[in-house]
Amino acid sequence: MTADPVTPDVEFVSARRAEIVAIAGELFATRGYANTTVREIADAAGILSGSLYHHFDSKESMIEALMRDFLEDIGHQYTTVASAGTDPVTTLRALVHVAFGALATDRAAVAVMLNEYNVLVQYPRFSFLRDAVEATERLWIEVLDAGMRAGGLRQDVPADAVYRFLRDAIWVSVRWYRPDGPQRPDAIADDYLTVLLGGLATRRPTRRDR
Amino acid sequence: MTADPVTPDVEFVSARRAEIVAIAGELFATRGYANTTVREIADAAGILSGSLYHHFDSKESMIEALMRDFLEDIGHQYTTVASAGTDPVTTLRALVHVAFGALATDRAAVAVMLNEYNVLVQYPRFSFLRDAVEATERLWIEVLDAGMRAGGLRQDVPADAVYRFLRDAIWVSVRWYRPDGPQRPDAIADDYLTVLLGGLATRRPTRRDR
DNA sequence: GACCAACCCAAGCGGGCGCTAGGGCGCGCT
DNA sequence: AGCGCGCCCTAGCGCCCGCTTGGGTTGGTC
Repeated sequence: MTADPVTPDVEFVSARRAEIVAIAGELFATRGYANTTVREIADAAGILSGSLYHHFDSKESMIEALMRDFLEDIGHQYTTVASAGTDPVTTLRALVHVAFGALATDRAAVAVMLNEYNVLVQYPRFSFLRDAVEATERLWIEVLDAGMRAGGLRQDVPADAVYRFLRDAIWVSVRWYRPDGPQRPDAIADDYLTVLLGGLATRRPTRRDR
Repeated sequence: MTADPVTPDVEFVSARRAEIVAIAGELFATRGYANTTVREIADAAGILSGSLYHHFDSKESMIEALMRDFLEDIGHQYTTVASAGTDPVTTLRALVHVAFGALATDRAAVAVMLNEYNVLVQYPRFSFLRDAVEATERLWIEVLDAGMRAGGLRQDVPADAVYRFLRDAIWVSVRWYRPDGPQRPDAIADDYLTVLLGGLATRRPTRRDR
């Protein structure tokens, strides 16, 4: 992807291109990136496969555009929440709600990120995925650490282990989340936070667990 | 796959075949099923691609063998644990330990199951994956329900939602689990259970936990 | 009304894919 | 000694993949 000399940062693209990115994203999410052919994408967009290359220079550019847009969007939301100055537990709750909210607004992108990350990140072109993931990790762990220091969160499990636990369970829920299902993302987030913060047991285990 | 008329149930295969299944599984796990070519598998096995077809009739047969072996193995472990007659919370803890234990013994199969399930299950040939998943789901939920009835587990969050949280966070940990890392699977399972059962929040100042 | 840029089509190229056909080699058995 | 069989090789087929090339059509602009 060559940089645009006129608008080097803000990457303006046509509405049609954004449309195709969304269409391709849906296909990538359901049948996987490698299993999706450019002809299938073109079919879904109502054009021929060759015409895709008026908008993109390669199939990789499509998934790259999908990932960049998504990561930029959710990155902004995270930093907004984290810099709100609320107490750590409140901030954590807000972060969880942002993450589950992405299930509704960017379902395809979340699924693709979850399914293809490990493969894509092996190629230099997609190293920006790792950058975004690591930045997110630092942001969450900082909140968790603050919560542990302030006393709102337990301190006997390392913050990075808790973070992985959180992240995994949230993102993987894209596998069973249905936009037309009974539960709104916020309701799922609340259920999740109930178990996460309160614990599954009715009372704290009296015997030592380890 | 044609059934063997002599041993219709117990599917005996050569040691070489099992070896190749393991090799292919490692490749499927790291770079994805669709991104792995039969030539790469053959290379890793030290033979030529055509020679693979002495052992398998297709590339699909390889991943099918990998999945069948794994699901059969862990299915046995689950039913053994569930029918041990222990109290629900103890049974739940044992189930979690079995699942994390699979990270060490069948890392590749777990990763492939996690990454390729959604795509594979769309084809009739791999409907056995759905069967196994649903059977596992019933088994876990039964334990959770028993725990809720007995009073050991909280009842204000539906069992199936709790199960999904559990399952997802456990299996996805294959993404960051490293067999040569500092933590053994049992230690990870204990950390996990601590957060899961006890909750992340500090409730009524825990004087005896410090 | 000439022009341009944005889109799209028609046709197909080169390459890598999964898979096949037929033959060679060595080990264990009788 | 002779044979069968498990295992692998040599050589390559046919298909579908991502992508290219050159040209046609349309709507907005001056």
